[in-house]
Amino acid sequence: MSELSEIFDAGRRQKFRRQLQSWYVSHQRDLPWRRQHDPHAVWISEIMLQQTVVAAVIPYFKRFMSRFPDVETLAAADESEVLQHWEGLGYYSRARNIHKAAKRIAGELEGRFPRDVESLQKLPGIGRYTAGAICSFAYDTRAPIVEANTLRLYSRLIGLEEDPRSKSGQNQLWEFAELILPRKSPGEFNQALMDLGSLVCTPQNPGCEDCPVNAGCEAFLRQRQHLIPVPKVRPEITPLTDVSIAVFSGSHVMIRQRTAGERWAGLWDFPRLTLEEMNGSPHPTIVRKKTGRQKELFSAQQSAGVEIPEGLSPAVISRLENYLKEEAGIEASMQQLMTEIRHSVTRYKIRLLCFVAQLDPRAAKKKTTQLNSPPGNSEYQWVSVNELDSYPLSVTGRKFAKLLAERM
DNA sequence: AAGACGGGGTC
DNA sequence: GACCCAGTCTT
Repeated sequence: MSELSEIFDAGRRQKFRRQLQSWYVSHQRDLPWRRQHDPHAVWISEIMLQQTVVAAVIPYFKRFMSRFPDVETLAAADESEVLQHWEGLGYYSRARNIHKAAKRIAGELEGRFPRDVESLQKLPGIGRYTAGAICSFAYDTRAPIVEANTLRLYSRLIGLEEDPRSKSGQNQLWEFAELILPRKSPGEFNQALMDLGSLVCTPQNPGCEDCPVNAGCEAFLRQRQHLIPVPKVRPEITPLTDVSIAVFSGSHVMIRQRTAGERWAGLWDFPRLTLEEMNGSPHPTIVRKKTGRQKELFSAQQSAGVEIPEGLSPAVISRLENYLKEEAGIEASMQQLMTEIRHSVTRYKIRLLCFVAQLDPRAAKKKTTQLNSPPGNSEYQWVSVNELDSYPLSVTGRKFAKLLAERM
């Protein structure tokens, strides 16, 4: 453990800091919110940046900050509105955590934003990195950080051959992160480290020749920069076929709010189910006995120019109608396949079949009374297609909703 | 179309 | 320590 401080002795650390500083003055990037010393702004931006790149985050950050300029405003808002401002960024538990944490700061902590790493880490959604980022960027305290860019940079600097995500690897990286941090302007120094990591010490083909600190880099000295750090093992991708159904009753469509514990908790969605988990096995047997209404369904699909997916048999159609009956308690007829959306998330490759169905006329009469019932009365709600704009939906839900709006 | 990539939570 | 989270960008 103490070897690190011997290899990177005081002299080597000083030299490293000088080299990094002189590089940084000419390569500084403009991330204004990190220099404003506003913990709220630093916090929100750091959480947003966990999921995507700076350019994609900026419009979201601006919108979020103008609506929720401080913790009190955020804490006072409805979760649904917070989710709305997060729509499209994905990984919505982060938005829910931000809201929970804001409520705790405004409530239990009486509006006092925590100022140290330990207290910050007690808040939901704030781990060691985010706590360190808030402390060093907003308060300019000497808090170390390790995230994707610095993980790669530090691993190479110390020549870490073992998995940087393991317990032992993490310990060494955090130890180094603290060791290298100067007393003076640690926030700016952390920023410089992250920038060096993302601009020079890149995952593929790192710019070692132009690196300001290559003389002090163990990986470069041993020409091991292409082997360090060892890549993360990615889980196997599971192909899925999902179905999403827009059930219409006149001009209204049925949606429900996803409940806590479900994925997309708090967001709204059309009835949705997983049709099959393929796991490399072939599609189920194709049954094409076309009779009565089902025959019409197939011809409607063909005239709409959408290819009938394999496995979409009359049996599947019945299964979807049964699903609507059991889950939503409605009698509806599948009408047409509107589109197929392909998307990949986490460890799934999903093919989402988007169907339009029609509430049965007889059932529709019975349902009319419920159309105007206040939200919360039932799990499902009927809304006009235009009203969908004011409900937070997942990315795929929004794509489907947009298509429905165009078709109207 | 395939591959790369994130930080935190949970069990 | 393993697994999950239900997205986007680059190649």
